[in-house]
Amino acid sequence: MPKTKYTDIYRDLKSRIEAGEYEFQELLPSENQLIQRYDCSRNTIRRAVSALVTDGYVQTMQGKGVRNIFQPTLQTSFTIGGIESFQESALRNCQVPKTEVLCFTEITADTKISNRTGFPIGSELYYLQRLHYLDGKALILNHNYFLKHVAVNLTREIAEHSIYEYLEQTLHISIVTSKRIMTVEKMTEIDEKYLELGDYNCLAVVSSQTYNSDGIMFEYTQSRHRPDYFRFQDNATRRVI
Amino acid sequence: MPKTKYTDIYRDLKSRIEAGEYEFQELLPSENQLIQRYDCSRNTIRRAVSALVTDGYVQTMQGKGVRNIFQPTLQTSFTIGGIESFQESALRNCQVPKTEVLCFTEITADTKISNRTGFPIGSELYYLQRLHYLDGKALILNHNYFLKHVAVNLTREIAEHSIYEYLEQTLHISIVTSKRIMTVEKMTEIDEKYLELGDYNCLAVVSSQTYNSDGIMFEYTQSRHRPDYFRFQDNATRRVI
DNA sequence: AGAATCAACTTGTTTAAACAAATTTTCAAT
DNA sequence: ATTGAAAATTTGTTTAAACAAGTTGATTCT
Repeated sequence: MPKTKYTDIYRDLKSRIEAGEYEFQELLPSENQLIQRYDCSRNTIRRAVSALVTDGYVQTMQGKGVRNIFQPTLQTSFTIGGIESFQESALRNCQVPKTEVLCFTEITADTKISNRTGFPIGSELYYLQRLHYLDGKALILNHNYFLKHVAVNLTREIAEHSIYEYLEQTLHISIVTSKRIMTVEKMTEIDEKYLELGDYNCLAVVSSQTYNSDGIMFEYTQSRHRPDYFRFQDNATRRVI
Repeated sequence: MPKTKYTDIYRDLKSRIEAGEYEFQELLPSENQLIQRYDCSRNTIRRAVSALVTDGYVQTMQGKGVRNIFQPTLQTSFTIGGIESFQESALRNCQVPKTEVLCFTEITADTKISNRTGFPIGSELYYLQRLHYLDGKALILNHNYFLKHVAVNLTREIAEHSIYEYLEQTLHISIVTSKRIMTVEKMTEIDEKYLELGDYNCLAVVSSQTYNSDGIMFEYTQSRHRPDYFRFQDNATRRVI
């Protein structure tokens, strides 16, 4: 779905970098050269390049040019930044995913749940527990809370496959923003029961609130990761405060 | 240092949001209104707003407007995304920082170090171990590797205070990009010795490669965090791949 | 009353142009 | 050969304008 010009250019440049067309530390063609190559305005080029900057692929230097700082060995990991479903990231890494639904219920948010999730008291919710396998190993235990009036008619069968696919392709909900917090927590009995933790006594926990395109938070999820398989990549840039 | 117009606008809008000028879920003034308020072009407004989007403060909706999704309780944490020194984040959260230098040496990268850090074999490096205290508690054990010919004349005294302040204000090195990987690792003897881990047997580990404005990776750092005080915030947006 | 249409908003994309700021190259003078 | 100034080239900021696309509200028609 190449809808916009700058996305096309972004993708083309990205794949060229990944293919090794430019050496590590080599400068990319200048903006003027790229304008000619892609037959577009300078703004469009700059927009594509700035997306590569936030990906950590390149670095711009005023007066000098745009330097390739992509290193293939580092970039291949389970998670790279953005919002991605378990299915998507598994497939991207050519792994075999499986999901087991441990629990599927409907609840109403009380004070305790409201404090934990951020949903208002009295919200009607789906609550699920799901176990995610990769190549046969149980890696992630998920606690999902969905607003019932947004994720309408969610079923156990859908939850076994891909909830995100259902939300996006059937309900046409577009997911936009997700606020995440990563912490390390002691294991619980339920963690111990389902995840093979070996002699680790804690897990990597990612709590996230997800918003749809109406600006409504419709999902709260706590993902509890087996620590030896957890890996989160990030690209930070020095920004003005 | 308000150098650019869009930074000024960004900061002003941000502080207005933080001050509660707009209700949660309320729409901000439209672009046209903001153009009049700040006497600038539409592009400049859009640039400021898009910075707020990446901060997770607002969400834009085509045809509708820009919605405030800032929640004060969530935003106050030890780390929010960007590149920040220990000193900076401590001060931002009004805490009393202290740094103890456990080890300060000069080394040459062999195969093992090169593989771990990403520096070429033979690189001349400063290697330090530092213990960071907050309000009297030892929270972070840092292993720092700096390229000697970039972080010239680094001393134990500087390392006790703030290396980043030295790099930026004395050497005028501007830090631009940092590639980070977060994992959970078993504790080592040295972790156990310096950090009060209680009955946790693992830590949150953040490994980072930092680049200067010449595109040279000049720092590799492994930060080992006491798990009960580790917290990493992030804002993900669904982006085109 | 209900439906359809249109107008008036909103944000999203793209182009063009001008100037600023930093770096590199060129070239002339010493 | 070295220095130094000027020119050319690079990215960074800002403005202006036009059109696209989505939403809302009013108006009109049935």
